[in-house]
Amino acid sequence: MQNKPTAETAGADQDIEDLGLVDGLAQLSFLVQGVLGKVAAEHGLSVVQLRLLGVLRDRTPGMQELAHHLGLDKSSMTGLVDRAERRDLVRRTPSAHDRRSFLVSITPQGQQLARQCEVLADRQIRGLTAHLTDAQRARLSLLASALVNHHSPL
Amino acid sequence: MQNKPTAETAGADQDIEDLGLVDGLAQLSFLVQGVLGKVAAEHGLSVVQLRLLGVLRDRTPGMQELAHHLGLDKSSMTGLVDRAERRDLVRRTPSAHDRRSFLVSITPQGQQLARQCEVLADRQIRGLTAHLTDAQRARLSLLASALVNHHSPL
DNA sequence: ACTCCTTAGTTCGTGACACCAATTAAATTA
DNA sequence: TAATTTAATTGGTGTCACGAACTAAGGAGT
Repeated sequence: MQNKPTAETAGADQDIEDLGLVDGLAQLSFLVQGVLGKVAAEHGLSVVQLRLLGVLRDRTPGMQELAHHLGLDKSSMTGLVDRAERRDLVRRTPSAHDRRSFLVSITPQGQQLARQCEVLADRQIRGLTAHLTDAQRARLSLLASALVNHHSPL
Repeated sequence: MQNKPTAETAGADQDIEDLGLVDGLAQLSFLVQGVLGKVAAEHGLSVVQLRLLGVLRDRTPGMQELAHHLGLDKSSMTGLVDRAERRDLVRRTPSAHDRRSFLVSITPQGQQLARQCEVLADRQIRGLTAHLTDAQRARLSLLASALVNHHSPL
C-alpha cells in the first residue's frame, strides 16, 4: 500500500530510503537467507546443510570444531552431519590421533551439489545487485568482507 | 561457498581479503542472523518471532498478507501467530469486512519486547561495525537499504 | 435462489533443526 | 590407578516449515 518514493534524483545513488544500519542489515540478511534457502531447496537442501557443505569445501574439521564454527551445539552437529551423511554428501572419518573424534569431510557428491548451488546462488545474488553500479557492488563486497573477516577469527 | 578472488580494489582498507560478492553477503547474512538470534534468545524469542514483531511495527496485515510478506506458507503463519499470541505479543482481530480473515496486530507487550530487542540489536550490530569508519558504516547502511528497497515485494 | 469457484485460515502429519541434560568412551591429569 | 576433562551421541522438548485436506465465507453466473 505504499507508493514508490518518487524523488528521482540524478546521481549514482537513487531514491533510496535509508533503513538505518540495523534494519538495513537485518532485512538484507533475510533477503540473502531467502535466496540461499530457495537455491538450496531447489537441490533438496536446507540453508544449514548448504552452509555445512560450504564450510567443508576447504576444511576437514572435527564435530566439535565444526559446531563452534557454525555457532551450533554439538548435539545439533550430530543430527546435521547424520542427515548429510545419510545422503552421502558428507563423511565421517575416524581421527588418527584421537579415537573419540571424527573428521568430517565432504564427498564428491557433496562437492558437486555444492558447486551447483554456488553457481545458482551467484546468479541469484548478482540478480539482487543488478541495479547497483560495479563500483557499488565492489564496495558492498568489500564492506561485507570486512565485517566477516573481522568477526570470524578463524 | 568460498571463492578466493582477492584483488584489493580501491578501498582504503588494509588487510581485508575480499570474499567476493556472494560469499561476502552470504557470510554476512549468517553473521547478522547469528546476532539477531542471540538478541532474540535473550528475550525468549526466535529470530522469526522477532522478525514478525518487526514487521508488525508499522502494519496490521491479514494472515495471508503476512505470510506473503515473510515468504512463508499460510499454514506456517498459523503456527507462528499462534505461538506469539499465546505469549500476548500479538493479537488476532476479526476483520470488519471479511468474516473469514483476521488482522494481526502487535500488542503493547509485543511492542515493548520488540523495542528492547531493537536496542540490543542496535548495540550488537554497531559492535560488528565498530572497526568501520562512520562513512563506511553509512555507506553500508545505504547499500543494504538499496538492495532491500529494490527487492522487497511491497 | 442455487450451484460452482475462489479465498482465508486452520488442522494434521512429517521432517528439519536447535537446545539441554545425561551418557559413553577415550584422553589427560593427578 | 583414580579423577577429570574432552569428543561425540542419545533422548526429550520445542520451534519452524511445508503440503494436503478441510471448514467457512465471499463472489460470481446462469
